[in-house]
Formats: sequence, structure tokens, C-alpha cells
Amino acid sequence: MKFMKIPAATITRLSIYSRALEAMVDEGVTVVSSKHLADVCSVNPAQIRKDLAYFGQFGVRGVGYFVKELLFDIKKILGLNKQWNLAIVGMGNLGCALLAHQNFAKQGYRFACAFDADLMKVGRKLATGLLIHPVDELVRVCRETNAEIGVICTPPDKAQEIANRFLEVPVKAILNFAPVQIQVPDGCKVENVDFTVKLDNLAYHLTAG
Amino acid sequence: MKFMKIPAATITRLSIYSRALEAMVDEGVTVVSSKHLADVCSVNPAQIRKDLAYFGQFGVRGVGYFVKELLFDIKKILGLNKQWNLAIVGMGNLGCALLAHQNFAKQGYRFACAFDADLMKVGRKLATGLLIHPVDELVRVCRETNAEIGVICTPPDKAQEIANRFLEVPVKAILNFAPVQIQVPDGCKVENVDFTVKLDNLAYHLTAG
DNA sequence: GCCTGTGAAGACGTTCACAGCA
DNA sequence: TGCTGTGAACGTCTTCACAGGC
Repeated sequence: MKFMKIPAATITRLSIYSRALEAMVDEGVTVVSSKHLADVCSVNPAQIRKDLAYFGQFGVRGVGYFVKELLFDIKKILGLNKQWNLAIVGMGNLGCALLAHQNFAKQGYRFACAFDADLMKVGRKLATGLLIHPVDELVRVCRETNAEIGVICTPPDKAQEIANRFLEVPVKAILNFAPVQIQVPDGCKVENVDFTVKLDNLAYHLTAG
Repeated sequence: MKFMKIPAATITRLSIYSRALEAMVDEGVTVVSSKHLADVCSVNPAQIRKDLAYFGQFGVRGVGYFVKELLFDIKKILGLNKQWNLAIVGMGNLGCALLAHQNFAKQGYRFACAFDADLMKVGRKLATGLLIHPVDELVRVCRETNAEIGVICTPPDKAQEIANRFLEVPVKAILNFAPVQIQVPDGCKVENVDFTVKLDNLAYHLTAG
């Protein structure tokens, strides 16, 4: 396949495929067809083949895909063959829950440093042994700990300011849990995680759909 | 505008517009143009006008939109002119953080009941005064408390089972925080909130550009 | 002049359908 | 025969460009 633009949705699906493949490895499944993987991931089989085709040829005609190999290849495509250092800002309920969450570590994400604006929280040590730094030290500590991805768990009115500090580091990828659209220049990528937006979708569905 | 299918993305954006409009109300802004709102929401102005056009005419030519009115209309479209009752399952770090989170209440979402499989947690009262019920009682308690939207914060291997119980109630909308694709019949809508997928997107961006 | 509302054009992503190969 | 890989067809969403109206 020629060089072509890869849809953002393809990357999202690759991530979902990898999750499903991991489960299959655990279950001892060794070979999977696009049809079977499609059923598990609730997508069209052709979609899976096309998604993979952007990056090469991974299957065997008449057979399917070898689960372990495909998982390895997808993780490599996504850049998950290394550990990523996260910097988290805002140690409220949500921030602390994220730190304690097991899934991150399992996927190769590691919290390298934590920050809060509240001086009552600064200096406190978290269960993981991580120290809470004041926001003022964000740039310095992020550089020292090689933070590559910023996680924003602050109230919405503080999110842009934190993003600006991340840009200064520079951190070029931000996971934003605050319900605002953050403005960043090209070269920095923001992903938003917004529960309320999802809930609103459900409310709309229940109301109109 | 004729009857036409409304893109899912439109609903998501309406939710984002409403957030921006709320901020504008707080700031005392009374009129906004599609251009201005577009800047704040990082979208194309024509997109906003088209999104709104699916539902009617809300603006004044040569002027723009009245902030308060537009906010009211969008909330009505989304079905946010009522309170929605949530049922949450899985009172781990994340589940508890969600319960404590302020944003839900502010948008008209209310936790009506909570569940956990761990019998050590069952019977405990949460800070909000909400009692943790055993999962066995899900169907009954959801019916009694008029739960309309189910929130799944369990480990992935339990998510489908919980979804099945929700379907029994029946709860026709599910917000799923577990990193698996849940299978549901038509008539039930699932929205997934998956941090790891978002992080994988960022990792890919940092790796491949 | 300015900004909304909207048909038409364009870009993009998904699905089909079949050729190619084990 | 069975399943992948892929160009072509299709459908959907977004953007343009301008008519309509304050």
C-alpha cells in the first residue's frame, strides 16, 4: 500500500484490537480471523483488514492472523514497545484514582511525577511513593523526570494554564480530563476524556433516539 | 431543514458548545457569533451553523446567537432539561472518584444507587450518604430508584455480566469505563470512556508523528 | 456591512466484492 | 475451500460559497 494518510479512527481501533488480542493470548487462542476479531470488537471485518493494510501485511491467506505476532506488531505500530512517562496535575479524587489505577502500568504507562496547586497537598507522598510537587515546579520537574505525556485533572478554569506550562517543557502530548477545549499549537496533540460529553450523548439517545 | 439523519459527532459537539456557552454566561457575554464560538471550541464556524440547522433556526442574521437562549435550546435538544438518575457499579478508586466528582450534579446527573461485588464494601455508606448494594440486587434496586443510565467501573472481565443485568432492568444507556467492548442489543446505547485508548493515540502520535 | 442558514462540492472513512494465495 | 489484501463504490461528514435578512 502506498503512503496515505491514516485515519485517526484507525489508530483508536488498533488500540481496541490490541486489547482484544491480549485477552485472546490469555485464553490461549493462537490464530484469529478478521471475522472473529471483528465480532469481538464490534466492527466490520473489512475494516480490520484495511486498518492493518495501512501498516503492512500481517496475515496468512486462508488462515488468518497469529494472535501473538499480530499483538506484537500492533503494539509496535502504536509505539507501545517502550515505557512512557506521565506527568499528572491535579491530585483530587480523579487524579488520585488515575494514579492508583492498574491499567496504566500494565500497558507501559508510568507516572513519573505529580503536581497540585493546593499547598496543603504539596509535599505529601502518595501510596505509590510519588511526591506531590507544587505547580510552580512543573517545568523543572517534568524535565528532570523525562515526562513525555501530560495528564490534566484540574478544574476547567486552570486547564489552559497547565497546558501552557506543559508546552514550555515541552511536553508534546496531553491527556485532558478537564471539560474544556485546550488551545495548543501544531506539534502538540491533545486527547480529551470527557465523561459529561458521553453522558450527554446517552441523554440525547434516551430523549430523542 | 428536512428530516435527516443527525451525525453522532453533531451531538458530541452540541455538548461541547453547551459547555462553552455556560462559561460565557458566567462571563456575562450575551451575544456570540458562530465564528467566536468556533474559536473557543476549535471547530469550523460553518460546522456550528450546520449542527444547529439540524434542529431549527436559533440565530439572528447579521447579529449572531443570544448566549442564554442558545444554551437553553441546546440543553433542551440534548435532553438536559430534566434530572437523570445514574446507577454505578464498581466502587473502586475510579468509581468513588466519579461519585465524588462535582461536574455530574452540575449538569443534572444524579447518582441514584451504587453497587459492588465485594461483600466487604456492601452496606458501607458513602460520603454522599449513598449505600453500597450487592450486585445481586442490581435489578431490583435500579427499578426502585428509577435508574436510567448505568455506569460500569468494574474490571473488564465483569463488565459484560453487569451490562447484562442492566439490560434486564431495563437500563437503555450505559457509560462503560471498563476497557472492553460490551455487546448489547439494539435499543441500548453504550458509550465507552477508555483512557488507555486515548493514551495509545498519544503514544502513536509521539512515535509516528 | 455583517452574520446566519443552506445547497452544492469536496474530503474523508467505510464497506463491498473479488483477485490472489495458502 | 477459506481467508487475506485491496481497488472501486458507496455513504457520511465537513467545508465552501453565497443567498437571505437584520
